[in-house]
Amino acid sequence: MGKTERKRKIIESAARLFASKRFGEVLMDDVAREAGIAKGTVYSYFGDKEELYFAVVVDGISRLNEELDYQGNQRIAPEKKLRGMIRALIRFQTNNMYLFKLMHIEDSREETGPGQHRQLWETERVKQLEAIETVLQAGVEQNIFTVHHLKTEARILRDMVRSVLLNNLFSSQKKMTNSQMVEVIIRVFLRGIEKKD
Amino acid sequence: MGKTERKRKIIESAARLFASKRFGEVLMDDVAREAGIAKGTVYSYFGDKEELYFAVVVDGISRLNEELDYQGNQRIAPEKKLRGMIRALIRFQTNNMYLFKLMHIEDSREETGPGQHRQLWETERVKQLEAIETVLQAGVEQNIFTVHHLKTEARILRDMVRSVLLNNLFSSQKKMTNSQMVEVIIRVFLRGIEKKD
DNA sequence: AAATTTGAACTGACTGGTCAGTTTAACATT
DNA sequence: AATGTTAAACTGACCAGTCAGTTCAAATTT
Repeated sequence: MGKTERKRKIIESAARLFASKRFGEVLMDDVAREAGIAKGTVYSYFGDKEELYFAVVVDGISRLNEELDYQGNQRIAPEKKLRGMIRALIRFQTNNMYLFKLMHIEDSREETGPGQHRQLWETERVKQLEAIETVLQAGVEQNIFTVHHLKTEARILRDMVRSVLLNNLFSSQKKMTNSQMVEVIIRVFLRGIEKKD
Repeated sequence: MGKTERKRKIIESAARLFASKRFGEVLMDDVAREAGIAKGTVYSYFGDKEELYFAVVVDGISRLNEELDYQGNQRIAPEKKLRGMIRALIRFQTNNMYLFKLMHIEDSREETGPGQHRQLWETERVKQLEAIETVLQAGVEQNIFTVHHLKTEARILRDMVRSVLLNNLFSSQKKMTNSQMVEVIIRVFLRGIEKKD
């Protein structure tokens, strides 16, 4: 087994565990067992538990950001691009439920301040929002969107995806398909709920 | 010092601590010191750390829900009611920043399943969304709103408040006032960002 | 009204279990 | 043969929860 391959395995096991239990409840012994290797080996890849934790979080958001950038670089109309990005966000988070939870827990802990590892996480989070901002800005320039607080609206959109996903995941209602979720988000974000005549 | 008074003191100290550190990093000794009492006394009010933790979380959301219900029971037009509720949400969370963080961390952990203490939290969360749903529903009946997935849209609104608050709290932009935040949320939620001619 | 008792609330030093991280000697892979 | 991995044992810091003892105000006795 290659080094990179093994590192992945550790990150994936840790991701699943960290998403389902509190930091303090996840044992390094569990991570090792889950990954099918010895505890000592984990420590030859990651300096300590904290480092592993942030490796997991940053790995997740980085991969998501790649998807987002890909969608953002299509040469299509802003509205279509937006739809593509929303679809990408939903698809990724559906396929990586544990990362999804984990990333948003860390999101709630949001702190400015030089938390060593937290720095990388910050950077990736900013990148993510910039990808969305760029599309919104393009829409404004093409006279299609009206935006008053670019950063605020970008964040609203990103968090709306989380909102709908969580709602769908835990509600007793019958589940929506990914496409339905995309459409709800697009509808509310672009047109709102006010009745037009 | 009365029993109730002291219990409040403990909850408040614990709230501040739990909001700023991970569960495992908050020591019962800290809680006690912060509350100005001995550790043993904490244990005469709360059975264990977990119980204290959920007491904090449930206390927070309950108080918020009271505010929300109050706004929801005004006899005014749905849009005004919505504005009032958003203002209440923002006001409360601004005045209780630590609770704000804490409540949303627990939100990310969302799990169905009989987690003993988590039950109460569930109940309060449902109540909160119902308060919003009721207003939206009223708007639909008065032919003012168009709603396709009541629960989804209610949740979108609730989370939009969180989104804007966090954005405002941590962005390098110049801060928005509470009123400005209310207006952004109302605008996006009711009318969306699509340009009208 | 002084002296004594009671009990509930409180204190904080102590303990026992837990777990991150280390070490080691034998084993495997390259 | 050299570098990486394993399993298992080990260490020591750490902290939730306990409990023997203290405090104190109110109740009871003298």
